[in-house]
Amino acid sequence: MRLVIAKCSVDYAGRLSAHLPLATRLLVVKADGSVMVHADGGAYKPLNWMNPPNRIIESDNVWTVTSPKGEVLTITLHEVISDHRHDLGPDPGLIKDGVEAHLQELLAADPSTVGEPLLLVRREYPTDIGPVDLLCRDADGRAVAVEVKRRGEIDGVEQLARYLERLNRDPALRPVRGMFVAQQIKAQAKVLATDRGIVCVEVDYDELRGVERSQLSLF
Amino acid sequence: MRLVIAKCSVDYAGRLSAHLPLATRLLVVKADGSVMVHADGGAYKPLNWMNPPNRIIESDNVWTVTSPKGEVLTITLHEVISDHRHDLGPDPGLIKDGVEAHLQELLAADPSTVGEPLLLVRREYPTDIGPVDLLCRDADGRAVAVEVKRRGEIDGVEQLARYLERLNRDPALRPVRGMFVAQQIKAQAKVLATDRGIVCVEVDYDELRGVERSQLSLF
DNA sequence: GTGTATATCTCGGGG
DNA sequence: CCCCGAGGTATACAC
Repeated sequence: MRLVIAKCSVDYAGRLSAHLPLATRLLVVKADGSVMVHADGGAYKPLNWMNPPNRIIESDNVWTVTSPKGEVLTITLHEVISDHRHDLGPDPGLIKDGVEAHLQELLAADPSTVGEPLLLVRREYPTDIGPVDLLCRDADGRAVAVEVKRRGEIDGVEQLARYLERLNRDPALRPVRGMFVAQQIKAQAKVLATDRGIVCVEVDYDELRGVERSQLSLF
Repeated sequence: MRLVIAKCSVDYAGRLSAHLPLATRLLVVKADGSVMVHADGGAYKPLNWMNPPNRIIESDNVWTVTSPKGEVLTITLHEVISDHRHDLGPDPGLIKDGVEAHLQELLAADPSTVGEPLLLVRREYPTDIGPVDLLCRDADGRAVAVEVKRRGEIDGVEQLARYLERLNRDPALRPVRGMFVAQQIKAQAKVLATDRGIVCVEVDYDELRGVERSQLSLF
């Protein structure tokens, strides 16, 4: 990664045309050829940029960055204040622990929030094709497999159906009901779920979180 | 602007939760309080970031960045390789040319460039579900709703169709024709538009601008 | 503020 | 390669 602080003007011609008048800015050149031009404000979006891959030609205080798609970024350097290079090495990447996981936690803490009395048997209940989000027992003691999604779509229903097929092979569990829980469930997913005897439940995440909070505040 | 190269791990908690394992990265703190965490690749989007305004607390190799909305970014520094500050001063900002607004301006100035004589009634003609880019009258005095896009895709056709449905409820306008204008219109969009009786027109922005210039040069 | 539309959207997945 | 959908989308602008 190369970091340059420089007084420069910039021109971009590609998906549109854009011009940056002379000013002091941060130029970043990444290992993969990405180029960014940042001002000292305005959130994370650069003023100008070029996505990789690029060819970068540096000559006579002018950088010419061209992409295979025909985009051209021209940076004219009027004064270089700082110019440093660093070898950062590879990045392990981002681990997102999104709303689905949190939703699963909240439901595990109180499965009955789906609208009927349920008792949690186990979270991430294992099958040989993967873990079911929640395995519960209903008021009659029958097993209920719960699949939790942030957005309920067809593949989520398919996933739950696969688990149900497996779980129903276990005499100790059979018959197992399926319940598909999400903040929003798409119409097609509802149709498919209903067709397979799976109950759909839409839950409000914020409301659920609110309920948890108010329950906590009782103690 | 502060530029730090550091071996660090990062946690974000806010609209979702995210974690970055230990690695060497670029940290940028802008004058307005923006914070970015960049790897040495992957275009302009940071691995993590915080939009301004923020409160930044630095203590004991841990940066805690909090926003008024309750988001928290925690950067744990394990080794600081470089730490520099620069005063960039204000930025004059980007001058763009070729976005939809410009295309709309050019067409508003001379609607007949779409290929048939049109008279502009109003730009951004309001409906209760949003504004139509251009409302015109044709040679026969009939209303024509024009939707302008840089790239014509299906959702643009849908948008115009929604407007047309609304506009056709107005006895003073009915019947309203639809015209979909873009620099490039995708095949599927053309099919959908034709199916709905919407005329597609592809215009060359540079040519349009050239025409405008040549017309100006007559005076 | 809410809502709507745009963006050099970016980013990832599937065909 | 394109098409499609989601995003911590962000951003601008009208009502």
